[in-house]
Amino acid sequence: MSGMNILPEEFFKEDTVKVAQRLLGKVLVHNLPEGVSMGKIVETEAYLSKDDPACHASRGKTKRNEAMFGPAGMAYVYLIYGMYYCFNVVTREEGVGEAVLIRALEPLEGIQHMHQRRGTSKVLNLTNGPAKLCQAMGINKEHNGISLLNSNLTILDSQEKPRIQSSPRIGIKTGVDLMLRFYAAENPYVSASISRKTFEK
DNA sequence: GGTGGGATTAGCT
DNA sequence: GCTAATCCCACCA
Repeated sequence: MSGMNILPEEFFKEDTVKVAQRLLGKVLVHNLPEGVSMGKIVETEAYLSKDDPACHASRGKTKRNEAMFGPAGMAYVYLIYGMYYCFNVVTREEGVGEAVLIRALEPLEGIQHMHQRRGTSKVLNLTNGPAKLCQAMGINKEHNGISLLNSNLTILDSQEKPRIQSSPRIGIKTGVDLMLRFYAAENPYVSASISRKTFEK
């Protein structure tokens, strides 16, 4: 059946903005002992190596951001605010230091497990934020630096082509003028805080 | 419906 | 010491 293939390295090696846009509609899959969890990617942000002070890689390689300089298709997972994780996919050539932050998913499978891991009864609140989706999908620091090309955490291809909208990125203090956030139009699972009010009014 | 503050930790400066 | 690509809850309207 078409559309069930794992995205290959070449997909992630491209221009980071293009990858961020093309990831919308693709399916993040985590195979766990208790069962598989899957969600359709509906919101992303691009982080660039040049002229982007908001990018973790902008001040060179450190222990924290090391995975961001890895090969295309590597996972970059970091701890934020001392208690949450955010999940990125590394893009371009090894050593460049660019990535796409996955900001929201539409839950597809393993929803009962997501409820358990999140501790919420509302489906809309399972994966509509970068730290929420990590908790729902069971993604944590152990996934930092692993390959999404051949592990139990992968991204599947899909023929879906959602209508794409863009905005500034969320939660950053620098680089706010750049339109590097992308999301599927009219999808209820895009992260709550901004989307409609500020930019679609 | 909207807002303001607290939680909590590793790594940078 | 201070901050961070966030989330949640209490409180006000």
